[in-house]
Amino acid sequence: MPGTDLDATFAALADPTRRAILARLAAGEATVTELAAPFAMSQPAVSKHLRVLERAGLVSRGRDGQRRPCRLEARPLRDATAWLADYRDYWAESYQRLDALLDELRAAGDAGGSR
Amino acid sequence: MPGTDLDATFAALADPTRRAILARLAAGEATVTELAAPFAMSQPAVSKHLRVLERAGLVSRGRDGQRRPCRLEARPLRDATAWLADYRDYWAESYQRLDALLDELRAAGDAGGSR
DNA sequence: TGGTTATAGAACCAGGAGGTTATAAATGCC
DNA sequence: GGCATTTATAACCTCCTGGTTCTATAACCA
Repeated sequence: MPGTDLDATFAALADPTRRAILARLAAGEATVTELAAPFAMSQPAVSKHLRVLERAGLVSRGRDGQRRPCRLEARPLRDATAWLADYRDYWAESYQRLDALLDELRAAGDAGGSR
Repeated sequence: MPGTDLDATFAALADPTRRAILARLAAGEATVTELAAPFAMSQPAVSKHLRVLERAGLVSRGRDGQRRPCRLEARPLRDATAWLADYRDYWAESYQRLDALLDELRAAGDAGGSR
């Protein structure tokens, strides 16, 4: 019931080409051919990647003559980050537990003198 | 050259069953049958999901008799979060731009009295 | 009008993902 | 040893993904 949007977002982020496209777009708008240039793949392949990013809401496109400039949309990235952030507490707790364990071991080591 | 680990992490996170498994594991260790119980799918299907999570480094497993208890490994989640965090600046910038735009509109509205 | 550039679409292909059922392997219980 | 429980493996199916090439659409240029 939750997360069909997260499905699309994480799936879109799972491809290195698409992450590179997003990284490029973080520097500003770009056209399809500009985005396609650095990659060793055909233009339709890049257009497909852009369609995936667009359907995930990560990219939106304008119209400028025959160009279709793409720009980054940050909202889904925020949602994904928010989902991951729910695990921050767990991480913190884990590291706390680890710290506590290390403290115990250190204390035991000092007291018992083993090793 | 970048991101083959991120590939696996984001791909693993792209499935709602696997995200639910991670959410369950954030509450503590669990066996395969415990993890499989809430889902309307076969046990081998859940084992496959666990293998995906394990290969992505998101889950590690111990051995307790015939049980193979699973526990959450937070590191890849941190790495994914770190990647997303690189876009924070962009978001901030975007919202700054949005704020600036809203300010402009508000100022124009106050001055021109439109609406 | 005709030619070039920018992008999308269609058809196709190989491989992987996510599911199934049936079966095997390992461990615990009498 | 014999049986139940837990988990993994194998074989199979269907659908999606990521790529290709070829072609169509649309806008600019002259």
